[in-house]
Amino acid sequence: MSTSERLIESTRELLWERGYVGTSPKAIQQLSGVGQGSMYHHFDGKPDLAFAAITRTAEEMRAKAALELDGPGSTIERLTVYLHRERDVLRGCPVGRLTQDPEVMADPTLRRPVRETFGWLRGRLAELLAEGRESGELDPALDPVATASTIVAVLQGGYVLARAADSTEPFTEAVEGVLGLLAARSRPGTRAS
Amino acid sequence: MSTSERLIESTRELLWERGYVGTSPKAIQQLSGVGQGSMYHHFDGKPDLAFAAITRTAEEMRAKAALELDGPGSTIERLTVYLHRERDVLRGCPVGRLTQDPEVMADPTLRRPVRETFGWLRGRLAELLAEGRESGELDPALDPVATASTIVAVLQGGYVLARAADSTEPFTEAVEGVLGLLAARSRPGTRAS
DNA sequence: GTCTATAATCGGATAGAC
DNA sequence: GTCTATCCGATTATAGAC
Repeated sequence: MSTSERLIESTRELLWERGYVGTSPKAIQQLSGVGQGSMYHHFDGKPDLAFAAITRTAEEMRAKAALELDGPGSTIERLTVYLHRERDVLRGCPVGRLTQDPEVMADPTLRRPVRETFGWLRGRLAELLAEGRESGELDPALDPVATASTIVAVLQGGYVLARAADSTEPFTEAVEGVLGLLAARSRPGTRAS
Repeated sequence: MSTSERLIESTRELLWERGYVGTSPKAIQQLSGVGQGSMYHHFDGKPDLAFAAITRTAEEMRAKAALELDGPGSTIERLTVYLHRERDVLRGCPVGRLTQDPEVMADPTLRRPVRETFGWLRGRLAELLAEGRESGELDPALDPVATASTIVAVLQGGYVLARAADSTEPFTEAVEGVLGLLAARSRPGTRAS
């Protein structure tokens, strides 16, 4: 792996674990094994490096979700695949955690990938739910846009509860809970071709 | 307000806005108008002061929720009152945000109020949902424990989405979405005496 | 490209005078 | 109780040699 790669990957790890405010250039150098001078040769400084790391993390998150939500099966089946994906629950969401970082939120450049990722995700889920409603799989009274935000919120909030409890249990409960509520508004016989 | 009070209140503000890692003793002194020596006279240091602040914030959150969830009305009505309470959405949850702070999570003393608050809240909501099921208001197939975690997660995740979007809209959507899903599993005619 | 030296400021406190 | 002085390490770099 190149020096630049090692720096970005180490920064991603540290941002996930400690956030932007809690991550120092020195820590990045130590984790990556890259020296001071070398780091400042490849990147302008902490914000520049963080931008590279955040962008990559956001793209990865989006790509994974897209794969599952574009996959085969009915709306409920795809949602179930998405919600049941194995996650590093106790570490939380590497993108969602950045919303708690005042310096990330204050910098439009660092903030943009965060905003765009959740904007895209809510939109994509709303589309999927709307399709399910059209096809007759879901109750016509269900609001696709609101429900999409609910689903993303359940995941993001599930991480919070899991970290608070130091247990994956509340995350799992929250996911099963929303799937249970959705199931009651679907006609199981309906399947996407 | 006493010196001690001013220190605690300033710490609460800063913890809410910047988290534990992002809050320095100097910032607390400046916001509270209390001098260095004075601060260290009243509190042992940053962790001690943070403990006082976190404890108070957690108790306040719990007291507010208890009031609404113990209030009058059916299960759905109480949930609606709770979920529709006016909140400082863009600032996020002052307790939930602490789960993202590695130093708070690493210290059992600082962590306990966070863990207990969400533990209590999930339990209280599960009780309320179970009552609604007993009384016939809610579908007998609804899982009170899982649904309770879902509801808390929607709030916590709603904050995340609102901060990401820099708009209260996704929070409102997420709340309306889960209320819509719950409504479909309730018999509106049923009312608590 | 990478290394070491240097530096101004902040973080988180302790000591002792008033 | 409050104030000022002092301290040591961390933060976030820059400069210049190799």
